[in-house]
Order: sequence, then C-alpha cells, then structure tokens
Amino acid sequence: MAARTRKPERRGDALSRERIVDTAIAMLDAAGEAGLTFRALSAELRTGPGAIYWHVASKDEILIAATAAALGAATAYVPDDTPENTIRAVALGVFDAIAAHPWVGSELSRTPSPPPILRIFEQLGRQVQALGVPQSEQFAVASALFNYIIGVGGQHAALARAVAPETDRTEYLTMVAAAWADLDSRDYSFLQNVAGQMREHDDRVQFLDGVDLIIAGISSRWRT
Amino acid sequence: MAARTRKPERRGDALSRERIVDTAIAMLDAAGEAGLTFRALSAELRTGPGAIYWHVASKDEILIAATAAALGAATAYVPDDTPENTIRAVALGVFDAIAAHPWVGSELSRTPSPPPILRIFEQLGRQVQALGVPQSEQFAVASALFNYIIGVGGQHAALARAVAPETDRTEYLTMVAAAWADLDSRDYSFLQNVAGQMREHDDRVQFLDGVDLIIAGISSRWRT
DNA sequence: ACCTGAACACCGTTCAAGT
DNA sequence: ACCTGAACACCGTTCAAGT
Repeated sequence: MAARTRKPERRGDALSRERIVDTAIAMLDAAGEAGLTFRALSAELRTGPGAIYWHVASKDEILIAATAAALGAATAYVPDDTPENTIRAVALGVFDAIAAHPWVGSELSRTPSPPPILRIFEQLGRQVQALGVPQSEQFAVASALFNYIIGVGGQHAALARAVAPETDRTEYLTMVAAAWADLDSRDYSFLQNVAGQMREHDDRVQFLDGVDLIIAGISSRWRT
Repeated sequence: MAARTRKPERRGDALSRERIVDTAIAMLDAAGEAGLTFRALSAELRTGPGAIYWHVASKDEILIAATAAALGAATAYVPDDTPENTIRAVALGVFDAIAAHPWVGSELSRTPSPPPILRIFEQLGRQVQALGVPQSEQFAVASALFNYIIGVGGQHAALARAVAPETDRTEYLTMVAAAWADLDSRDYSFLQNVAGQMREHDDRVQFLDGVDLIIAGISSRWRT
C-alpha cells in the first residue's frame, strides 16, 4: 500500500509521514490502542519522539490518518449495482475493515468526521436517493443506516478491547453465552433464551441482516 | 438521587463509593471526560487520591458505575404499552440520558456490557419477541435495534467532545452545514444537497425516525 | 477501618541543541 | 531541513505511614 514509485528515498527508511502512519497501523494491529505510544513508536522507528513531531502535529493526527488508511480501501471502490446491493457492499466494506483493524471501531465514534467517514455517509446517501426516498427524508434515512453501521463497529471494538488479543472468538462467545445463561431469569429471560444462539451466530451475517431490515423498512415505507 | 434514608452519616460528607460516583458524574457533566482525573476528583472530595482507592478499585470502575447511574433512570421504568411504543420509549430513554450526559455515549462502546446495557438489550429483545419475530431471528433483530441506538449515542458523544462544552447547538450545526456546502460537489453531491436540512433538523425526531424505520422493516418482514 | 500524600512508572508534547 | 533526547507537565496507581 505504501507508494513505492515516488522519488528513490536515499535509504529505504527515511522518516516520513507515510512511514509513521504505516508503522502506527502495524502497532495498532499488533497491540491495540494501548500499544501505540510515542515512545514505542519512536523506538520502532529508531528515533526520538521529537522527530515524529516534525512530520505530524499530534497523536490524534496519526490516529485519524491511520483510520483513513484502514477505511480507504473499503470506501474507494463503488460497485455499479442496485442501490440495495451497493448499500450492502459499503456496509460490508466498513465491517470487514473493522474486523481486520478493531481499533478503527473506536475511532469512528471518536473523531469529528474526517473524509473517509464522510465518504461513507455520502455513499449511503446516494443510494438512499436512488431508492426513491423523498428529499426531506433522505438525511434521516441515510443517518439511520450510517449510525447502525458505525454502532456495530463500536461494539466490535469494545469486544476486541475487552478480551486479550489472542482470545479465540468461539471461546469468547462461549464465555458470553455462559454469562448470559447465569443471569437471573426473571430479569433477563430474553438474554437467557437467546444465549444459545450466541455461540453459533455469524457476526457478519447478522450484521447484514440488520442492514436488510433497514432496507426493508425503506421499501415498505416509500415503495408501497 | 442519592439515598438520604440510610444511616445518618456522622457528618454530611463522609467518603463513600456513592459520594465518589456522584461527584464524578458532576465533574463529567461539567468538564467532560478529560475533566475527570483522580487528582481533580480527590481535590473536589477534599482528600488524597489514595483515599478513593480504598472505596473503588480503578477509574474504570468509577466510569462504569457513573454510566450505570446515568442510564438507570432510563432503563428502570417500563411502560405497559404496545411493543412498538415500548421500543420507542426505551430508545428515547437512552437518547435523553446521553443528551443530558454526553460522556455516556462513549462509555457505551467502551465497556464490556455492564448491567444497565444488558437491560437495554433485554428490553428490546422482549419487544421483538412480542412483535412476533421468529425465535431464530430474535437475536439478530434485537441487535439491529440495539446497535442503532448505541451508534447514535456514540456519534453524539463524538460531537460533544469535538466542540467546546458551551458551544451553541445551532451555531455548531451551522458550522457543519457550511463545511459540507464547501465540499467538492463531484465527490460529495449528497452531503451538499442535504447540508441545508442539517441546520434545521431535530436530532431527537430524526433518531426516532430511524427507530421507526427498523420497526417498519420488522413488520414488513414478519407481518405481511 | 479508613485516610494521607509522597513516590512510581508511565503518558503526550516541547524545545534547546545538534547535523 | 531534519533529527536528537532531555525535560515539562501531566496521568493512574501504589504504598508506607499515620489516625
């Protein structure tokens, strides 16, 4: 993903904004959000923390750039398909980006809408338009889709943060299911009932089910 | 909200878990998440930081207890109404709690599901059941509602964090609308189109529109 | 049992000084 | 122009010592 075709770069490892962000992404993937510190980052880059500040203004800027890069692939490609399928494709793009980089999920609800997030909203909005939703409702409907997608992302990030990075997914689901099954059945009868489904459910399929539910709502309302 | 009917408490201000959490909530409301530090908290409570650690194990515990307290009122009362209206009531309860305490929005996607969050899921699940959604789909549908609600909360928290606490809401919306109107019209035609609606929209109404959209999806799918 | 406050091991960020 | 690394102003948390 790093541009190899720029000017030759005296050595392979001159410090640059791009290398800083790439290294930050690698560290975030490996050790989570807590693992990215200026000290660790500068050690990895074999410099002092001050050198990094010559290329970026703050840690926030690094985080925003890293999020943009991680979402970039997801938001760049736009299929030429029905509005419904395009919405699904955009949603899955975000979902898969977060699955690959769980820290992206927390950034989504932390930053003041940098470009890649605006692009997601834009894409959803266009499809909402194409579905024939009247002007006055387009913003509300696009927001509903957007907030659902972002919400799932945030929950996934919370899960990733809660358990050790190496924890097996099914092992984790078994833990949660057991915890739910242990709840007081008067107060939590629903959770107890579905605790079984927890173990075998497929996040990705369930995520798409939610998207489809909103799409179904749209067509039932404006396509009678 | 603090229990006044316990034992008399030698003075009015003995240190206690309850008073720590109440004070933390007041500080979070006043100065946001960045304003809550152990030093500031212990200054406010007129002790050293060590005293606080005798009553709570960590800052996280304080944050979780504060979130539980802020959401408590929202999740306690359950109206005896149609499933649709109960879903709306639960959703609005969360929305209003976050409007009153923006920091709750970030906690929602940060903590590993403490009780008040499980209660929200439970409540939504029961209504989904009552709406006649088949067993096998109940978990997915309840998750869709839950994630949408949490997602909106997270976005609100992000907004609250992005602007100074005193910033006027309409002033802020005007800023965002202006920023959207300035975007390249080729890349962001949708955002430009709806930038106008941004200024006059009512968050709360729009939030409910999204809930209704999901409800509409549910009935169109399982109520033919 | 409960509180005190100095100390520890960190942060992000700055800045004089180097090349 | 770019890098160095010590220093600054913070964090959350611990812990010997007090009452």
